[in-house]
Amino acid sequence: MLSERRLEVLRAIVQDYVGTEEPVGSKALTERHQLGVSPATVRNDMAVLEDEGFIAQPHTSAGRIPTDKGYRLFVDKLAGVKPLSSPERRAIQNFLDGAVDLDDVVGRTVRLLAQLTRQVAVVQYPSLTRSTVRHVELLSLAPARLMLVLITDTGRVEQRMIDCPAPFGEASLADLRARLNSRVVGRRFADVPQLVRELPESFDSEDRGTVSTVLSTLLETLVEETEERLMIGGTSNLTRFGHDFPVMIRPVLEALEEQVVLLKLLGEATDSAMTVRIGHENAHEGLTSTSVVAVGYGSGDEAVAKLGVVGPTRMDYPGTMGAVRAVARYVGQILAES
Amino acid sequence: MLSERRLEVLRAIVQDYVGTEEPVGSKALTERHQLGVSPATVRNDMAVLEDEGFIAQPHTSAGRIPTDKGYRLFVDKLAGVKPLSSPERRAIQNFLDGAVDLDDVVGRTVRLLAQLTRQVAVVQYPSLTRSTVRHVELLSLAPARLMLVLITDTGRVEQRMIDCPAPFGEASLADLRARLNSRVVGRRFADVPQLVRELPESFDSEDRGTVSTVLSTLLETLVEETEERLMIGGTSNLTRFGHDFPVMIRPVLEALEEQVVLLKLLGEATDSAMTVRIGHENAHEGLTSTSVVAVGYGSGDEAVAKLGVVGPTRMDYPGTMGAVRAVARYVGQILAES
DNA sequence: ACTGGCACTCGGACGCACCGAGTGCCAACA
DNA sequence: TGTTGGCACTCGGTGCGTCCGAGTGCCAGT
Repeated sequence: MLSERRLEVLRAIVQDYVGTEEPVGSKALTERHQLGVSPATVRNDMAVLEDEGFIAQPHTSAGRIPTDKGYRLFVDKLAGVKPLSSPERRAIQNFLDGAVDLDDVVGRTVRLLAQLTRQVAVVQYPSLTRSTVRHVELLSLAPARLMLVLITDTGRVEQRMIDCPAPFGEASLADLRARLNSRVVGRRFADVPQLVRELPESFDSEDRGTVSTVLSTLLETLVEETEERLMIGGTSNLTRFGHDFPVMIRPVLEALEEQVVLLKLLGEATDSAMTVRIGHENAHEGLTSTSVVAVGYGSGDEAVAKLGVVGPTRMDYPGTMGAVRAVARYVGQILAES
Repeated sequence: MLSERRLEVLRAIVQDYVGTEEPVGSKALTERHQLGVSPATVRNDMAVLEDEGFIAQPHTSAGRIPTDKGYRLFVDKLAGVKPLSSPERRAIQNFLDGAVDLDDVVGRTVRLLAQLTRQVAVVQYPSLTRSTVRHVELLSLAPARLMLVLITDTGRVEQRMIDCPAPFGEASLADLRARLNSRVVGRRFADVPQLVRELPESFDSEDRGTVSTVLSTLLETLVEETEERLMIGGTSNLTRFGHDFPVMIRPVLEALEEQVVLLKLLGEATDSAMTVRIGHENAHEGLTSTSVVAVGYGSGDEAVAKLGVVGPTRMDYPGTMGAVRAVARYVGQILAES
């Protein structure tokens, strides 16, 4: 039931407010946009928009600012995704291409995203369970000491020390390594538990204990929620927030330091499409005045992890979404190549 | 030459200022410390301390605050290192003991240190070049694709993808792996370059190119300055700084995001003893109103990396130094055990 | 349905006076 | 010589009253 023009007014308010960070009034609006109507008309429209809950007045005699609901409408109906300029695209590619290993890829991605959006960037490492096994290595470091190394197709490498219940011969080790790999290489980590279930039974009783220990360590490593890692960056961009600092950024910094919170935040994003969570849509209360733009990325069609940015609700949604989408694509490519 | 009592006055000023965050006057000083003299006398002493540059007045009619020089004297002569309480010690041990791999150790250490000192914590990963080789693994992922995995005695694991100039047989691979390990295991990474120099010459000409490629990748991984990694945490503690926020923490957050800056900062610390850099003693200009307390840690007697905290010059030096030292010791133990 | 006009609101900026913590100096004292 | 109490002075912070103007809601007119 909002007329076309009213939507136009809302769009104008969002754009102006994002630009100036100040409440926008009817007069300023008509001056800066070609709405074809007078300030009085705009005032009427604003009154309606306010009734509907899309905008609000911080003070009786001030201009309007968008509410979370207003931003939501803006993102859903009024804004596109702004594609990056081609120099930007080239810069991304150059920057990511130099990466030498997965840590490097993730680190560069975080910095890139933070710089591009001028906001806080969050990048999740490719999930183990959603990746496929490239190789499982077992190294003997001491007679009863093994190191387990898992390598995914996305380049992620996890290692665990294992203390064996009994010494484990070099022959048994080679045997276990070979059998393990023949079963799991190329499979998804999520399927590994089933694939190795009866493996211990085929070993001599003296080795069985060690094999079980190895396998249980392997399975522990794959527990979802635990195996997730992430990297954040660009926190200094928080200082651009508002002038009412401390109270604003303290909870955000605190939330960002809790991996659990961040993982949940990213987890809420749908796998495929880009997800935008605005203000109070975020469950965590430290983040009620921030928005999260996140999207999955992967080496193939399936997402192996997510990345995104956290910024004030008053952000440039089209631009941010464009940057996030573009970076996710390039990272996917890089991973596929490695 | 400052008399004993003047030093006592300085100590009192530092302690009070650190506690209250407010300039301290002569009256308040005599009330809160048993100096045995009247405010008037303290005023005279303060005038001298100010002449000597140890304290300063923010405004003509305000109390005094310590200068960097004042803190320096305090740290060098007046303050000890406050040992942790035994519950604290136990908490540290419990917290660190659950770590499952090196990333986990470093991550927990950062959180621990941040929580203990209520400041920003920085922990460097054990340097490759200063560690010894536990194992070098070469995996064949595709006919002309290898993965190189380096494992240190501190638990650090680095991996690199290698595209070979020519296919590399399984036999040659096993050969190279064996020869490589027999030369370098147990040696310091810093010595590896010499130890592998003439290795390619002992291979068939068809494999020589690949071997060289592997070795040069290995050496690249060991380049100092590049191989250093670190983790930071506790940035939300910055919000406790002062009330003149934005201007204060912006440059600090920016500095913290530049690994180079941080590495240089830690690098300036002496290896063995604890180093305290106060305010302008830090070269980086974003950090001129912060202090850095850092110390080396290692699995043996030798430091393999450094850790420390960054906080306002107005910090609790004895407590901070105590926490940093204690954490460094425990981390060293943990690494030695793994 | 839109527009111009008008009275009203209220937050922010400005000016001013006051208060009090803190200082420096000095004369007196041990 | 070092310490002390007394005293005049400084100056940042706070509270208060005023003023200004952007912005609003409403209404009558087109």
